[in-house]
Amino acid sequence: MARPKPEHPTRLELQILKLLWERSPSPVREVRQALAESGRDLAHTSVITTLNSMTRKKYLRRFMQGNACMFSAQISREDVQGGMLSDIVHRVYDGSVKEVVLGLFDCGELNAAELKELRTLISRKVKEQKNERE
Amino acid sequence: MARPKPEHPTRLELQILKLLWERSPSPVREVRQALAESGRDLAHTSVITTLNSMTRKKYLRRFMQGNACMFSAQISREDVQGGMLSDIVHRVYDGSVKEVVLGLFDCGELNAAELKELRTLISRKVKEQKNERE
DNA sequence: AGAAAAATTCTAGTTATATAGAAGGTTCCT
DNA sequence: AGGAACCTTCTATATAACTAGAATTTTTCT
Repeated sequence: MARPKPEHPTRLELQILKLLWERSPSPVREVRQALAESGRDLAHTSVITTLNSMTRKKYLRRFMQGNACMFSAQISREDVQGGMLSDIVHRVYDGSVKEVVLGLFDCGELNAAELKELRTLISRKVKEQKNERE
Repeated sequence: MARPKPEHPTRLELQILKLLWERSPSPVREVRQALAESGRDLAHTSVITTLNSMTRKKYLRRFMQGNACMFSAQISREDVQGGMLSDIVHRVYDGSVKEVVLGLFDCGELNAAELKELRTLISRKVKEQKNERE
C-alpha cells in the first residue's frame, strides 16, 4: 500500500485557505500575489495546479468568470482548525486535553492578562456545563 | 524545488516513537509486534526500513546486539509534543493561544472535573508569573 | 550436518506534495 | 492585422511517505 490520503490541508493549502477565508472568491492572480507578499513566490501555473487540486479535494469551489477561474473556500476555518487540533490532541497527546493545555503554558507565550482571560473563559464554561445539566 | 523537509515525525514515525518512549531499546521484532497489536500489521522489512529512516533523521539511535539491530528513541516525548503543538498554534491559529484553548473546549471532551482542574492549573500559573515578576 | 527460523540490506513500486515549462486560447490596444 | 498580456490545460520532475519482495546472512533446533 502507498501513503494514505491525508485528512488535513498541507502547509501550502492552509496558506491558501487562509487567504480565501479573508476574501472569497478570488482569481488566481490575486491568490498568487498574496502568497508572494507573504514570502511564497510561486509561478502562476504552480498556483493554478494547487488550486485545482484543492478543488478536487473539496477544499475549494471553482467557477469561471469570463475566461478566468474564480476560487472560494468551501471548508470553514473552524472545521479546519478544529480538525487539525483534534488530530493533535488524539494522535500526539493521546486525547489528554489537560496535557495539551499544560503544553500551551510551556509555549511561554501567555502573558498575565491572557492567563486571566483564560481563567474567566474556563469559569464561564464551568457554569455553562452546570446549566446544561439542569 | 521539490517538497521541503518535514520538521515533525509522520504518523507512522510517531506511532513508533510512542512505543520506544515506553521501552527503549527494542529490537525490530518487538516494534513490529507492538505495531501489529495496535492495528498496524506491517511486513518485517517495512518496519526495518522505517526504523532506519528514522535513525537517519536522528529520531532514533541504533546499535547492533548480536546479529540484530536495537533501536532507542533519541528525541524526547516533550520535544516532539511541544514542537507539533507549537506548529499548530502558529501555523493554524496564527499564534493565538487563547483561540487554541477555545478550540479545545469545542472538542467537547472536557468534563466538569477536568474543567475545574484546568482552572486550578491556570490559577497556579497566574501566581507563578506574579512571583517571577518580584 | 542440514533445515528451519530470524535478521538485514538492497531494490522497487505507488501515491502525494511542490513546483514549473510548453502549448494554446481570448481580449484588447495601436 | 499583429502582438502583448493574461489565462488555462497538459505534462513533467524531484522528493518524501509508505510498503514490501528478493537476496543474503546468521542462529538455532533436531
